Amino acid sequence: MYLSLRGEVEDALEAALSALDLPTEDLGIERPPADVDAAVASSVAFRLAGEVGAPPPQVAADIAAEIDPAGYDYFGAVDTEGPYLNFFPSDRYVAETVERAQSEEYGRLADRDTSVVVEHTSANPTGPVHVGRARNPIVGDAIVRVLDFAGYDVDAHYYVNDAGRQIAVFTWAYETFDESDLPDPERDKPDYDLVRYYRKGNSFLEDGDPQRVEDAEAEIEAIMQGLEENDEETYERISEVVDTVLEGMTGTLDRLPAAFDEFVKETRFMRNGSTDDVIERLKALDEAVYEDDAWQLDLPDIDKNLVFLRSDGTSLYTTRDIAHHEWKFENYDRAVTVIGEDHQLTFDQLRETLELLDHDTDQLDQVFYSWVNLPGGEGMSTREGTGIDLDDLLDEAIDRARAEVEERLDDRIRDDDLDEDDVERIAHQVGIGAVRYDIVAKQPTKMITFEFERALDFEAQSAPYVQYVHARTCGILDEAASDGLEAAESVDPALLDTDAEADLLKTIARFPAVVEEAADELEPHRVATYTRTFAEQFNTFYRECPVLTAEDEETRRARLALVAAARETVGNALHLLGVEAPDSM
RNA sequence: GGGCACGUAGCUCAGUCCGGAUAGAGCGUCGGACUUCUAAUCCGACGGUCGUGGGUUCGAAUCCCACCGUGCCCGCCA
Repeated sequence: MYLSLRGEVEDALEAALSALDLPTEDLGIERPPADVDAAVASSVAFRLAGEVGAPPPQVAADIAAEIDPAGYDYFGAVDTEGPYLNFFPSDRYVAETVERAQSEEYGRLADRDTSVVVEHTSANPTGPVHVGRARNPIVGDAIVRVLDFAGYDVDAHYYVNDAGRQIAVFTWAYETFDESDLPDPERDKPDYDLVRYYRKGNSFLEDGDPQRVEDAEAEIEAIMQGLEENDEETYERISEVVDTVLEGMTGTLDRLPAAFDEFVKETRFMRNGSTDDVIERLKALDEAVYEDDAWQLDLPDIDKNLVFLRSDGTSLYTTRDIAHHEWKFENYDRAVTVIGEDHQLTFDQLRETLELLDHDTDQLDQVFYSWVNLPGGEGMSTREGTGIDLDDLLDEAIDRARAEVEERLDDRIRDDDLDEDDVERIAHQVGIGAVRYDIVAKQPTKMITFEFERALDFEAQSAPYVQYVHARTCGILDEAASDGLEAAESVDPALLDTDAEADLLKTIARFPAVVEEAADELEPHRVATYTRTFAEQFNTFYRECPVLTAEDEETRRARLALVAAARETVGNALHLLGVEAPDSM
């Protein structure tokens, strides 16, 4: 709706400028400030003032006089305020917004007939997911949801690094050490169980008996070679470790939830010969050099050479990732990767190499996020066992949310008799929602220092703040239903003409445009920003416009329709963020 | 040293891509509002050299240049 309105305004403005013989390449279309009623504005008069030889307000007035709102569906009127042109929607725009927004699918954009693979998380299967890694599944899952809602055909992939040296180390450690030498696992979960071997192995390699370390290195090397030669027995050995740890990790990710359509293993591209094929093609490139017994690529725009074949004849992570990406390009129209900023250089190398192999890398996008640190600047490491496990954070979040619900139980006005299941449901929705929202609401490139208190603040600008709005809409609609009051099917805009109603309506109408922008820019945090504005608008409406006790039935039914529209809008917006929308709380 | 990212109120962040209306929120502090469709709410006050300095422009938090600070990377690891 908003998108249609904006399109109509652009057409009308362009027509007016043409009629006045003025240039139309920059229409200066913008969103007016919150205290201006207009839905769309233009600052084009500034730009044309010099050309016309008149002050901007005069130019604006002349342009406005030339615009004819007749013949447009959603654009209803134009006005000026100083140098600015302000465009107002038609009654039909208002009526259709309320009508359409009551649909469960409100905000979903038309099918684009374009397939996208979103690769996210892809954490090495070496141990429990910690908070430092949590940004990836939370942002990644939101991107998947946003792209899907924006009309793309989306698959979510977790790329499993099951061929690297760390897996060889892990496999050796798992087969070497005895459980009796290990500390008790922190949780009864396979990832917590096995990570003990990994940590033990790494510390042994660091400061164990030199002779035994040398033997271990030989064993690790043998595992690497076995993988490179596609030795079936070696593959089974590492798979036991990888699959077991991964099962534990996905158990944690499911709690968010972050769902994947496919777990794509790195070894797949070794076993099917595509990595060898990539190596042969890379060797044939003009940029290929053989230095220090290893094959490398001297990339034109990157200082650092990319080694793609070790001197011992084994491939590297990036080599396999090239084969992986060629596979993505064969199967999807676009590929998006959510990846830590520490992989920036590698990703640039990957992109350039794919270009050298004649791929169109415009179809490849990446979203970088910066690391989450602990207060004091300490990083989180699976190998060293530092950091906060995501399971612990989620448990803590749910516990705090439960305590909060129980505390509020006593002074509840609403007598809807929350039972124990409700308390548990709300604790989960609010607790996990707060964690997700805290992370997804921020631009991924910003650094985050993780603090429990801040992440689990249930006050304003948090998930519960927005969730509460959804619960309120549900409360009103339930109440209305039990009173036998139904939302109006079509709404006379004159019934919704207070500032609070108009602002809420304007915000509801904008939702599809927010979805589009978030999808285009791969920035789900825009949806979070939107939900905050939305919640503020709704709360103002809630305070100023009684629905069930409105003066006449017509107004009651019109406002009820607005509430129904608000519920779908905020419900869908929360869904895009992967935050649950409680019916009561 | 080089590359990338970040720097907006005491704190946490929107706004930056695509320059325009007095730079917006929340937390904290202070003061108010529950006989009302849910107070996880709302209203008000206080609080800002938009890192610094130049430049472009009618107009710069936004674009360009330099510098400062912080993080990440610069491995035949992933």
